[in-house]
Amino acid sequence: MKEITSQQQRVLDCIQIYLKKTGFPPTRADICKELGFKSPNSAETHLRALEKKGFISIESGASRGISVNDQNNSFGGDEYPVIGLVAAGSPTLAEENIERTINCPKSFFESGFDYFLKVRGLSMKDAGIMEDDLIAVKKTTDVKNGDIVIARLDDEVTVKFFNRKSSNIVELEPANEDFENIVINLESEQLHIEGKSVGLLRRN
Amino acid sequence: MKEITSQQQRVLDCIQIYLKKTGFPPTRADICKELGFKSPNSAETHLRALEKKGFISIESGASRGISVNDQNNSFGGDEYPVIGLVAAGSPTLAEENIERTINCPKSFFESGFDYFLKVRGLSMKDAGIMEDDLIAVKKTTDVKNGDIVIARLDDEVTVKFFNRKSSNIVELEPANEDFENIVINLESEQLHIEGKSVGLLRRN
DNA sequence: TATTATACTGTACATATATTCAGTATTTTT
DNA sequence: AAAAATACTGAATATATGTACAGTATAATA
Repeated sequence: MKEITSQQQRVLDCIQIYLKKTGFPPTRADICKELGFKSPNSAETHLRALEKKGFISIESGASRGISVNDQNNSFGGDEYPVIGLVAAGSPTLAEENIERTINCPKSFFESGFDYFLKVRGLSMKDAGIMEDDLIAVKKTTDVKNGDIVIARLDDEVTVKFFNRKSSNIVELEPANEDFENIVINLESEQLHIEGKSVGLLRRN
Repeated sequence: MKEITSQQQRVLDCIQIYLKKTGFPPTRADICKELGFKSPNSAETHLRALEKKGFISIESGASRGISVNDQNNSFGGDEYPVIGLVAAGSPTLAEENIERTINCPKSFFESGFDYFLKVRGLSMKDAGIMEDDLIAVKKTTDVKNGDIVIARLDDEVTVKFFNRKSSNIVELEPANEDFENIVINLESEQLHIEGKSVGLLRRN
């Protein structure tokens, strides 16, 4: 994605505001009216520049055929998969693991996220994570101590606090006194970090 | 809102699917193509019927000037206010109580909702409700035993389990052993139910 | 220094599109 | 039984709209 100029940003903003207000994209003339241009070609050239840079798509010949590309669209929503905590096997995005999808704005959780994980059990209840809660998971291996991580040990997937004790020792800590810490020696055991929690969704 | 016919529903679905796919509304011809009509007037009459019944709005003269009205738009999002638990006074939608808004699909929580309430304190921690969590609140006085309600006692607003003991006695029960039940005798005390929790949102 | 990108005005035109009119037929409501 | 709503086909048309062409000017890039 190339850099956007300030005028092109104004045009992109104009499109999104118009969309939000009316429900459909503006014409070249509409953009001119909003931004004070006197020639429809002013809008046209900006639109073509925005298209070239990947910010929008233009359906040739179609009136109002402008669509804001997803990664730049802070408004519209997307379908996110809900994945069950499958005891054996990783929580992959394979179709058989997807229970359903949820329509949710891309920017809903601060750092973005990739899928929802449906929680089983109460091992994190003192962290306010209850059975059937949906954790918003961002796929990453970049986790810090204190992060709530989705970890895979052999074929077991679990949600726990992450705590690196030393270069070789990692503890996975539950938030429930009925459960024990899981201590992993990375030299003898495999630990795979699937991602970390960036939020939570519960529906009563 | 009058009743929609099955054909009109097909047209409405067609509009929403087209919108989701392309980012802009269909023309009359597009609808004909999708649904197999042979005359643009078929689409036109359905659109006018949908407009008359309040399901869509049509901008006269504008090409693709169709917008799906909010209450029927299961896709697009809306701005929902986030309200702090103001110790004195009710959690109204008055501007001074709105911390910010969150863009969220209307159908995000099953029974719909009216605003987000930002939680203070840990009195409901065993129900998985932590400090700074956002409770999705539906404004209603129709609550059942076991519901998590937003209640006002004098000028104090609180989130608790609702439990009607008898026709005159209501208990508001915390989910934290460090807190006491609140017993209210409706004959001598005023209890105002602001609404009930229909979901929860947490952002790490 | 030449070239490309940005940022416009202004005119023109083919076509994409909404919209009206004329019909036909079935179902629902009054 | 009459009127209104639904559900279409088919043709015609005014206009809304994308888009090309002709210019001008400045800034950024190679």
